Amino acid sequence: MDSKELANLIFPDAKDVSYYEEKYKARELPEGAIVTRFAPSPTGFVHIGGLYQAEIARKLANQTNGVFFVRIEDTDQKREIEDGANQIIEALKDYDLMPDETIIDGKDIGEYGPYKQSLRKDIYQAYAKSLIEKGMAYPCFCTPETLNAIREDQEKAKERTGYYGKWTKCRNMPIDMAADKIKNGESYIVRLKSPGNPDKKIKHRDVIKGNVDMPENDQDIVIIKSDGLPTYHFAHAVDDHLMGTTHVIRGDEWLPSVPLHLQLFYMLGFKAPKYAHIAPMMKVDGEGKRKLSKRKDPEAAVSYYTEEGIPKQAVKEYLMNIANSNFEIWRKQNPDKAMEEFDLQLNKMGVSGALFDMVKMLDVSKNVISKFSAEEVYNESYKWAESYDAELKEMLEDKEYALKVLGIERGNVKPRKDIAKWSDVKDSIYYMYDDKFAKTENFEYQKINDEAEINSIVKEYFDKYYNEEDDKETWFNKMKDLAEAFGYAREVKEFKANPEAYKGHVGDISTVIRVKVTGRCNTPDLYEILKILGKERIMKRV
RNA sequence: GGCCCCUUGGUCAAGCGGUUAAGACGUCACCCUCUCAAGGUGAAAUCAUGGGUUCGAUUCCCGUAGGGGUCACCA
Repeated sequence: MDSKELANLIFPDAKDVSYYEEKYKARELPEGAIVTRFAPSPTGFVHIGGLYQAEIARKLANQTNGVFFVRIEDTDQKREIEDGANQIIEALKDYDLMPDETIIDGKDIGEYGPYKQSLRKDIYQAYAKSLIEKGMAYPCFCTPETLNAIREDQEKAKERTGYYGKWTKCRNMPIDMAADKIKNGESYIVRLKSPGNPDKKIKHRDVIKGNVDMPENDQDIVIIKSDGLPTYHFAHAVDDHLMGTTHVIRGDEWLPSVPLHLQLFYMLGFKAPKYAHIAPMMKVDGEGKRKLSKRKDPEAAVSYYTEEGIPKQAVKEYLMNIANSNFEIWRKQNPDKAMEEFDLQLNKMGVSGALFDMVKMLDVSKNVISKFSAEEVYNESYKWAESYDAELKEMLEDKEYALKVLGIERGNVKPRKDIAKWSDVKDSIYYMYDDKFAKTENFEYQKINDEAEINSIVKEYFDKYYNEEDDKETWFNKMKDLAEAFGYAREVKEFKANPEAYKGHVGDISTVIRVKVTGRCNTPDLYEILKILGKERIMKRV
């Protein structure tokens, strides 16, 4: 028996690879177009790092008139959860990162599908078969026990662990013996017959990491598992070749397997793509730092930002900032341009992992929200409240009123920047609602604390000074008049210049009114607040 | 442990042989201001370490230390 017959024995039904080479034609794209992809496992968890990669991939494809596709990597069926794939697509859609090609509800969109690896079994097997025919791959009958035994021997001998060279048991098995075992129904997997020499180095130029020299791969890694599905490595080579990927953008935990992947591409006769290995986002952990962890860090989940009410634009801008720190400078110079106009460059990305900075994320978010109109703030916070805060939702039901409240100091040249996330909204507006205000306890006055003084200031103000019709200037002049009448300076400056002459200044007086009416000593513009509340409601509060 | 990568203020970072070592977040101070959020001005704060190379090293080379990643029939 020869290797061709062995291949036929193992994969009797597999087509010749020429079938697939013919079926999936090279893409016709403009010069320089980047074809890239996001290739998640359908585990039902979308990691912020995944969103980061997808954002970068989507942007690069956009910038070059290329293609961005999503391929579901479900070759490990133990980890798959139901509907996991759709959840990922949903998340991408939420963030305006829809792929040009993918699979949705089991339906392929695009010409290079299926976009789900478990549906491509026949393709992988065809290529595995071709490798076996050429003597570049072989069946391996080693059990987990013998693999463990090999490992122990290697550790004892202080040698590299793995299935390679002299440690292999099945690599040089006579073809007839292998065929007999298969015919006897022994279980097996398919391994690559690696031609690599670890004493030689391969040169790899990573788009992000730069030049990296690594020893050649000599591990006879498994390419087809006992369930007939490929391992990641093999699927990666086959899929990214057939799907015409030009740039593989992935986490840098893959960097060590580049020699293997290059070898695979070479052995299969494929042109290797360019690789861009992205540094992970880190988090402080005790003394050191580590990757943001799905298990330990709530902020690792994309859903966290939705729950907190951080707008998607903010999350994307923060991420873009980590990707290219000059984005920040660009944003400052182009405050009103869409992110899409920024030119992202892979080679400007940092090579080592950055600490994820939630404080900075919120600062970005605060600025993003400050550019929203009252209408947008209303819509977004209402949408958020529908899912996460019934009380806020109820408050916002009266849209006309809510728009007035949310519109305070908004839309002008120096907009208010006190909301970083939708979950902040309730706390910043509750006192504009009578039933919420009624529950306010602990009115904290600042400088003026004497109850009699407070009461007479309030009474005097609303009896003799306050007039709903006043414009802002008149209104404030009256506040000054009131201050003067009680022995407080009309201007803060006057007071500071001559503190002995006054009990305080106009700010102290207005604070009394502010606290009395809102229950808080810090609020946005008092004039606007009074105007929105209206005299009738104000009088009920004082 | 082997292999690979990394190391500029508290954080993100610019820098690419000669700079007062940008900028942003955070912190602090002051200014503005009816309070707050902003905004303005300013301050403190960084080249891990030891050797080279060089007239000159944050920048180039080597060592050390520290950090990270990876070594599956998981991706």
